[in-house]
Amino acid sequence: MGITERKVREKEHRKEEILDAAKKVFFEKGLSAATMDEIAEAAELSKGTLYLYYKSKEDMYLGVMMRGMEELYEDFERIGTSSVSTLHKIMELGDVYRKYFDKHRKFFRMIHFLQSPQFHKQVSDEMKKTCDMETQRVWNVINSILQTGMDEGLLRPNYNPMELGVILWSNMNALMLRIDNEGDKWKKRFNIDLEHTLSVSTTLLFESILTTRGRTEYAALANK
Amino acid sequence: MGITERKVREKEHRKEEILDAAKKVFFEKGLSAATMDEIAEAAELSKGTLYLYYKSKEDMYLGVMMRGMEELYEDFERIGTSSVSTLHKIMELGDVYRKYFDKHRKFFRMIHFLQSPQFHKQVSDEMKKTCDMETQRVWNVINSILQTGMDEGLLRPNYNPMELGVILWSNMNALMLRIDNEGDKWKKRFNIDLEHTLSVSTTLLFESILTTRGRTEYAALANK
DNA sequence: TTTAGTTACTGACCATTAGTCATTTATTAC
DNA sequence: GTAATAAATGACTAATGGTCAGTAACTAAA
Repeated sequence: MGITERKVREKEHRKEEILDAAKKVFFEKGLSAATMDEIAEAAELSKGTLYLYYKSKEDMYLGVMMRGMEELYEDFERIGTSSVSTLHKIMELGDVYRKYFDKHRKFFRMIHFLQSPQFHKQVSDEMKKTCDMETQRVWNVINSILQTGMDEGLLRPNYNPMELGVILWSNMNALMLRIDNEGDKWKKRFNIDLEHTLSVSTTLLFESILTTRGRTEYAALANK
Repeated sequence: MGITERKVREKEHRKEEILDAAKKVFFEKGLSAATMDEIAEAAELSKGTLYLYYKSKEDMYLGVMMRGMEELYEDFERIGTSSVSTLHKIMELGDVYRKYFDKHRKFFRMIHFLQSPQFHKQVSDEMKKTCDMETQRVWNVINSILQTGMDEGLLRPNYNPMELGVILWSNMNALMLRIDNEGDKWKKRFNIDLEHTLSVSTTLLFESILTTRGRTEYAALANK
C-alpha cells in the first residue's frame, strides 16, 4: 500500500506548504488584515483549496501558531532534560521564554490569540483540542521542573507547583505584552524601561517563592 | 446663543444614546460579532447616522469602553481621596480592581482591547488619544498613592512607584484574563482555583515590595 | 491503451457587513 | 414664507470569508 502512504505524506506536505505561505502573510499583516486570497496566492493555490486543508482562517492562524508553540516546547524540553541543577532549570525557563519573546515576537503575539474571545468563539473545537494538547505539553515541562524543585525543598511547600507556574508565567506574559504594545510610550512618558521592570518583577516573584535554602542557592548562582 | 448651546447639548446626548445602544450590542456579542446594522436598529437610527458620530466600529467600541474606564477611575479616585492610611489605600486599589473584574466583566474584556494589535491598527488617532488621556487619569491615581507610600517609607525605595504600579497591575490583569478564559479548565484539569492563585500572587508581590515597616503595618492590617 | 472511478484542485459565485454619499427631512434665520 | 443650514437616511459599494459545481490529474482494472 505504498501509494496510500505516499498520498498521506503528500497531503501532510501540502498542509505544511500552506502553513509556510500563511505564516508569511500572517507575520506581515496580522490576523485581521491578512486575507485568504493573499494566502492562496502566496501558496500558489486557489482559495478553495485552502479550505480543503483548514476549516477557517482562524484555524489556519492557529496552525501557524502551533509551530511557534512547538519551538517553545522544544526549548523548554531541552531545559527539562539538561543536567543542571533544578534551581538553574527554573531560572532557565524564565530566561528562555524571554529570549523567545525577543526572537520570535510574531509567534509571541500569536500565542496571545489563545487568550482572546475570538479564539473561544471562532475556532473549531477540533483545532481547540489540538492547541490544548500542545499547550499541555508545555505546561507539563514547567510543572515537572517546579515539582522537582518543590521535592528538593527549593520552593515553599505551601504552594502548588502548577500554581507557581501560572503565576510566574502570567506575570512575565503581562509585562511582555505591555512591552510589545506600549514599551515606547512608557519609556518616553514615564522614563520607565519596561524590560527592566520585567526583570524586577520576575526577580521579586521568584525570590518570594523560594525557601531559605532555595534563596541561598539562588544567591550563589546569581553571583556567578 | 441659546440655540447653539442646545444643539451642542443635543449632539452630545445623541452620542450617548448611540453608546447606550452600542453597549447593549457589544456586551451581548462582543466586538467582532456585533454589526453596525444591529447597533443602528438598537439606537433607532440609520446606520449612516452612526457614522456622523463615530468614525468606525472600533472607535465606537472604545467609546463604550471609556465608560467602563471612567467607572474604574471614579472608584480609584474615591480611594485616593479617602482618609484611610496609605497602606490601606494600596490594598484597596487591588481589592477594588478585583471587584471591578467581578462586577463589570464585560468592561474588563473591553479594556483588554487596548492591548490588542487591532487597537493599534484599526483605531483613529483621535480616539487613541482620548483613550490615552483616560488611561492616564487612572495611572495618575495609582502613581500618586504609591508615591505617597514610598515617601512614607512603606515601599522599598529602590523602585519607581510607577514601576511598582505596572508590576502589580500587570500581574493582576494576566491572572484575571486567565480566569476569564480558562478558569474552568484549570479547576477541572489541575484542580487549581485561579481566583485563589490571584490572591496568592498578589500577596506575594505585595509583600515583596514593602519595607520592613510596611510589612509590620500590613500584618497588623491583615489581621483585623 | 482505454475506461471507470477516485482524489485534488479551481475560481466564479454567494452572503455578510463596514463604510459612503446623494438625497430627503427637519430646523433655524431672516 | 422662504432660503439656508443641519441632521438623518438607506440604497449602494467594496472587501472578503467561505462554498460548490465543475474540471483536471491520477489510479486501477479490463
